[in-house]
Amino acid sequence: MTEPTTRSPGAADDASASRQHTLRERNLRLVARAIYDAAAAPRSPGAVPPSRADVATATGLTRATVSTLVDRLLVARLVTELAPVPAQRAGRPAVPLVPARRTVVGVGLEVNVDYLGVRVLDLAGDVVAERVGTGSFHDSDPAAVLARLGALASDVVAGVQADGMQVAGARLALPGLVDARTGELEVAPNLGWSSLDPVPPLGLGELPVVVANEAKLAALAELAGDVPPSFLYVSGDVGIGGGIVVDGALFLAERGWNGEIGHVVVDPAGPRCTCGAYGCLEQYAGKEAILRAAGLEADAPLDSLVALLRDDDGAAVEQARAAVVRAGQALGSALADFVNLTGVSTVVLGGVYTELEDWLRPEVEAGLADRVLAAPFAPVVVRAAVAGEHAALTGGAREVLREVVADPAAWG
Amino acid sequence: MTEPTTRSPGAADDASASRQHTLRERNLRLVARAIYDAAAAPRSPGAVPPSRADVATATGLTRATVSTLVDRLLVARLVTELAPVPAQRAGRPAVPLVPARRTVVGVGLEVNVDYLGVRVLDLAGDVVAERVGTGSFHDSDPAAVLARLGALASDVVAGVQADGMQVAGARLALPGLVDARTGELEVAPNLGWSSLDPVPPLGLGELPVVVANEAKLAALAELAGDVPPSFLYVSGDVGIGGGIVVDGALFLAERGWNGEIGHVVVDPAGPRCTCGAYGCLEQYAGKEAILRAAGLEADAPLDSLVALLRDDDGAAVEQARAAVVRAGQALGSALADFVNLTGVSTVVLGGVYTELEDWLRPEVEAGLADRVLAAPFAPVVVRAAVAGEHAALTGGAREVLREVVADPAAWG
DNA sequence: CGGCGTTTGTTCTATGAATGAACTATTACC
DNA sequence: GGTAATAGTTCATTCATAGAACAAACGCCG
Repeated sequence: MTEPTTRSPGAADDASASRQHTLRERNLRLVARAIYDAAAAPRSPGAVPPSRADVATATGLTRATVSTLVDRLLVARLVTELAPVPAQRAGRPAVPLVPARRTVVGVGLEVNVDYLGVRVLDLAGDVVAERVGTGSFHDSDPAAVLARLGALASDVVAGVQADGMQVAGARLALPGLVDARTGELEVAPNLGWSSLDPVPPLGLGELPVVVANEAKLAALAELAGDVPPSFLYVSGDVGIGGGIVVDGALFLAERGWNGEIGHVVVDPAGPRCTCGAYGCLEQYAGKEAILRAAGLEADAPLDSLVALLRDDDGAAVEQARAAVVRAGQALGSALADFVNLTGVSTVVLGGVYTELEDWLRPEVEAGLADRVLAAPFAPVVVRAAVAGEHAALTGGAREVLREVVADPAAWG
Repeated sequence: MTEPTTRSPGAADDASASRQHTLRERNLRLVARAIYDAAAAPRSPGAVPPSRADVATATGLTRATVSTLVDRLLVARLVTELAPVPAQRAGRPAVPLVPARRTVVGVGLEVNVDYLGVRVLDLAGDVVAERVGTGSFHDSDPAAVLARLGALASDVVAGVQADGMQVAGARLALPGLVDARTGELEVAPNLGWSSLDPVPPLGLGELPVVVANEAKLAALAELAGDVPPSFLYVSGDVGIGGGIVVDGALFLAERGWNGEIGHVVVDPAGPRCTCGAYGCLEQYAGKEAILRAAGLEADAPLDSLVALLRDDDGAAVEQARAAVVRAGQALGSALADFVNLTGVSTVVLGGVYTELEDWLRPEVEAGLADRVLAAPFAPVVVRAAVAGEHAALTGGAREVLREVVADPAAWG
């Protein structure tokens, strides 16, 4: 098992001897990144993917070197040449280089409280295959649930392999405390799971599976959109998870047990939390807490709350709105602590908060403006997540592929 | 101005083309690190500094390569050969390699509320020169104060240069919000300074000076001791600052405005803070808040509080102890948020907290055990700082030298 | 006390990856 | 169709490392 989920901050200044082939590896990475970054960048209408010559000027390498490196990426099936476009100017037309499609793929897996699923992405970011099953996995049997997910996954994997794609690896997202170094699950309260290695029960054989926290993989899914390189991701559900992304990578100090914003103190005189303490954020802004405060059942669908909020009038509407406002205030207070402590000034609202954004955001922004010390110099930006449903599946698959592209030498 | 204060997480996977000389630089760094790490490691009695051969086996390079690299470090005066010790076994005796003394030095500068100072360290970590002046710089004139510090510094610098040492650079520590990218001071409430570049008024000419937050440099000073590679540093004074150290380097996302634990919410029903919000930690565990709650004047010396706490009996003693207990509880609550959000499981108590450790620690540990979610799996360790007085001076000077050793090619 | 094995450090040739200049390929423009 | 321009390739050169052979300085032991 390699570096799980992301590079740790100190990992890049790697402590091993550099030889000739280290140069190769590093420049190969540089070239791959140049091609992939260009593909990910918001494309202006007339923009065309970079050629070998473009990559050379962008990286500072010579065209000769870039040519040999690109050749390696081509045989590794990480990059594809497009048909030369007849340029509008003199000279031999350039060969555009783009991430390869349907060649190498990454797999995202997830077990959450009310569903499990598999999603396969290719290097271009396209969804190649997907299967999601519903269920109620509260206090479930890990072996049975993981076996079910494994069966789904091996089915999907067999399919894409039959189409000639190579599967680079998989990430399994779980809603709990996952050790970022060992990949062991310490505890997942809402699943009722604890102290287990979830990989063997999947029965996926050779396929390398790395386990990670659901909110953190969901945070990575945002990188596909137009986010700044550093942001805080908050995933609202029954519990409230978080992920810290710094310069495009997850921040995972020690064992990666960070972003636990659900248990930040909002009011020490507040209600008792499942964790034993009093006045945790979860008691104000957790999904069940909001639904109850809105006068709904704790397991009511979120849509029913949204419908209420959208209604024009009535006592029930008032109560629902007040509940969300209260949640927004609590969230603003806790997020202010988060921003003050991490210094990251963009907040992305994920999970149920995405749909509640319209009602939450004013309160959250007010709380941040009041309490974030650096706000006068670097205003905090709050925005809704864009990754869509089951973001952790996308984030996991993306992360597998990011690692491949970050070290093409190890792959090719 | 180079990378200020520390490498940013993404900096090491540097995005420039690798050539032959890149290999040199990287291996040079590797060799330097091997020699310095061995010198910093807790030396068992019989241990002897590493030889070229030792460095070769430690790094994986050949002895031939290590020899040429060590030669460079010798001429750059970063490393010195000791007299060969007659080994107890057969074979040619090894030449021990150690960090050079009194050759290349780093300068730490600081302006704080009641003092300013200069400290010069050499590569072996020895204090080569030091000058500290007292004063009251509350609402002071930046130009005047900085000129005074600059005069002190150029005096000291001239002295060490006259002794043949080369000054690699300086770090200026300030108790305020410093932009880690530009080195501009946004605001230092307790000095009454705002929006200025403090470097020109120093009048230090050629000497490269980088500005940083005081608590963050003080945190780095702890690295000289026996701390784990990652820890949270909390510096208690009138304000409460913090620093996040991950894998031996400061965590500085975006502009480095993190660790502002002084304004974490302890109780929204609490007293109003200078920042405008209610119930910030500073109102419970700030130096002035503690002194007042203990029945002392807000500007009383800390020793008077410690003397009270050490006393046997009496109503004043009770009040003082209660004040510190209350501060410890608030600190425990805020630190629990800090640990839950960053995932770093060691807390170092600096500033006035160092001296109050005996009375604070039980309360802080209780709060952490109660509220830190991962505590059952990774208990939070609380300890007092060891860097001694004016830790930011030491941390700043160390940081200058760390950068030199981290990139010896740029220096030699 | 001098040869022998051992370990350290140096010298020298070979290898491999990037450079830079020359060369080929393919277009637009006149 | 000739010329200029740009893309991509070929090839001799450069340079840092590896690896092997060598020199230096020790302990050991007969």
